[in-house]
Amino acid sequence: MSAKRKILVTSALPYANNSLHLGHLVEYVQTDVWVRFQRLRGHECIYVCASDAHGTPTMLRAEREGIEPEELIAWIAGEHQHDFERFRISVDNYLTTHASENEELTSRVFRKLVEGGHIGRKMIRQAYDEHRNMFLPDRYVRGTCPACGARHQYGDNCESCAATYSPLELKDPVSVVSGTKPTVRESEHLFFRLGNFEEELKAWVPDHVDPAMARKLKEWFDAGLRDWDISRDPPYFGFSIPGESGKFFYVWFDAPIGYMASFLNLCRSAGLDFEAFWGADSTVELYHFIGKDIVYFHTLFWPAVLSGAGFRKPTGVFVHGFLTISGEKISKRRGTFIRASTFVRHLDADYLRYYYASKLGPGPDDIDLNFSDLMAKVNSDLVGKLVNIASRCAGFIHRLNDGVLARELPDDALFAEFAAAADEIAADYNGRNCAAAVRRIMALADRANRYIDEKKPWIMAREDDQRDAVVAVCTQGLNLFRTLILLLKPVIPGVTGRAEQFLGGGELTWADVKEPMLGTRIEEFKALLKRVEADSVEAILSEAREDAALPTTQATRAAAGSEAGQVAQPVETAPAKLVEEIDIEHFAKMDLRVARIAAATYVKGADKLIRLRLDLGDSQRTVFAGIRSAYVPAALLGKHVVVVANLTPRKMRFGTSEGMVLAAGPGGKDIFLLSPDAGAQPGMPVT
RNA sequence: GGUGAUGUAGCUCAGCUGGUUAGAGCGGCGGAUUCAUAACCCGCAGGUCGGUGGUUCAAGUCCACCCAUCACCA
Repeated sequence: MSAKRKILVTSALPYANNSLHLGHLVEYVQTDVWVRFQRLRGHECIYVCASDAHGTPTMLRAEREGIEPEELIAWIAGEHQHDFERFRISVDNYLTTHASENEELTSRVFRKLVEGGHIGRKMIRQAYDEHRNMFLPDRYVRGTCPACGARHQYGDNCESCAATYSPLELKDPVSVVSGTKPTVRESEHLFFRLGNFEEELKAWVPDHVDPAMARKLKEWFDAGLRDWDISRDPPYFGFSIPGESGKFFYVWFDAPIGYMASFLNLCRSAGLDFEAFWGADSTVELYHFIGKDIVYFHTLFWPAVLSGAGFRKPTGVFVHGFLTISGEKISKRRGTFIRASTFVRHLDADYLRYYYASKLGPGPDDIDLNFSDLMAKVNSDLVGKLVNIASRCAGFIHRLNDGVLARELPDDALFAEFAAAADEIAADYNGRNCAAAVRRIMALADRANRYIDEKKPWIMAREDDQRDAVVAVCTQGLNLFRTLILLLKPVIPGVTGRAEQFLGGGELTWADVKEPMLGTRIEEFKALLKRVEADSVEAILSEAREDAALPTTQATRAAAGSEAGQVAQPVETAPAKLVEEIDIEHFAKMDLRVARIAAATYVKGADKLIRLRLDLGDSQRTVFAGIRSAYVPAALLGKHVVVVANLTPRKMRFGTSEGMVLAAGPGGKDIFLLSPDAGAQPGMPVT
């Protein structure tokens, strides 16, 4: 193992106006696995985080709740911290950016930037809400896109034609806050002269940022680095800018300084040396884990600000992708806005940690969460393979040898094979390729199960003179299990904790991959992890749907975008609209019938369709239904459904569809076929 | 619209600097087994590697264009 490293790690700061959801956890799990791995290897690795408190969204949310912003952020940050604990995210300190340490450091940084000549002033024109007496951030103005005429677009870009513009260019602009038409006002703002750092950044980026991201940054370098507006006018929830009257720091200016502030706060309670970590000549490694949406802030503004203020720059910025659920963006409407707290109320956090880890690579690719996939993966890998090893060996040790392990391993070479693989797995973890690490570990678990299978201790156990051999084989099995548990310790700390208890050898450390456990007593085996039950998953999903039914104000919607939240997992929120009213005659034109599904097959070449053969009593017909994402053919056989029987047949590439079956839901996994209650017969009209 | 990333078996993903019949896990099918939380073990089936064109003795792997998805545009 290499010399002891000194590392400081941060995750992006969750915004303090809303709860954490499963999207946030991708990052915290990724960070925590890496941090726990470094600690397991014996390195000093400190992990800090905080809630991002400032900005217009928190101000407005507090107003809506009828409380002071300080109360709101204390409440939400407390919730965040609680979620961190429940997901076993091992932060050493958690703060909010409204803390005094942050005000102190933000002022210090600002003063240094002023002294260095890195701050300028400029008059700008901005949308203003006369009703609320406030300037409006881009996301708080909506109107008609000047490029394509699409209505209800945000003030910064058009979701319909992707044009970008300023809110002042929108046609028929409306303030999201008051619903009135904004005016335009001028105001003097302070700007950080990013251009002063162009050469320094160009030199810094290639060695500290992923090559793909560096290519992306080229776009900004090519366009020329522009000044960055770091001030805001009141009313604004933030820190006042020293020496200015009625000016506040823009949330994005003080947010990353929150990393330092959280650390400073820790220094004061733990007696650490702040300058040793943040001073210009610090040799400590500093890494930021962030999402791909906030790359610019962390690879341009942030290192420039640090440098200008006389601090060290990050050693690396690690970028991950977003979470999709069943291939779709997280969406309140689809019921996939799943709070961290909802998940953990029904399922062990380790399930999600393992699932994410099994999919996380070092790059900025999005990862997909699919609950049936999660269930299959966790049940098969963790319960069926990993825990199974201990479960199938422990009984023999207790029955035949009073719970005491053999004095030596029957197969040292196999144990050494695992130890050798541990080096490669360590490299995977260190390179943030958790998916690769997990793959290797599961291959070892397969190997361990195969070993037991080959030795067949349950057959040997029938002969009295084979008892020692059985104990030896099971001792081997349990030692392989022990190595596996150790290798997974960064990922599933809850399970490994229970396993350590069971093995009775104290806390596992990395050195244990080379040292088998022999001649000691193990505890009685108890289930280390229960299987994921479909009921729990269903409970989570239905709670999320209930959440979605709660009213969402426009302000929250705006904040769900990336105005200020550091972790701005995009959330889709367009509601399902009611269609135009019709009279009874129109409805009566529809011939709805009960049908029995007589046959159901996949359609080759169609990823959405299932071919249904429907029995309508006196006749049969074929219907292609776009329900493949939610149903398997076998589950449909014999089911009664409702079909639109007089729909004009539609020729498709795969044949003609003679009708349509009725289903509810937004699509994807969430398609729910309508069925009549028991008793309805095929062919019955639905009226 | 510009820029970057991604698109490989039903599902989730590996495939490093181009090189024999494209891999794994899950799911499916068949078999074996009963120590184990219906777990484990053996075997089989499944892919024109998003599309089109090109470079090359040889391309999933390089180039061009196109399509789709995600992100960013201070």
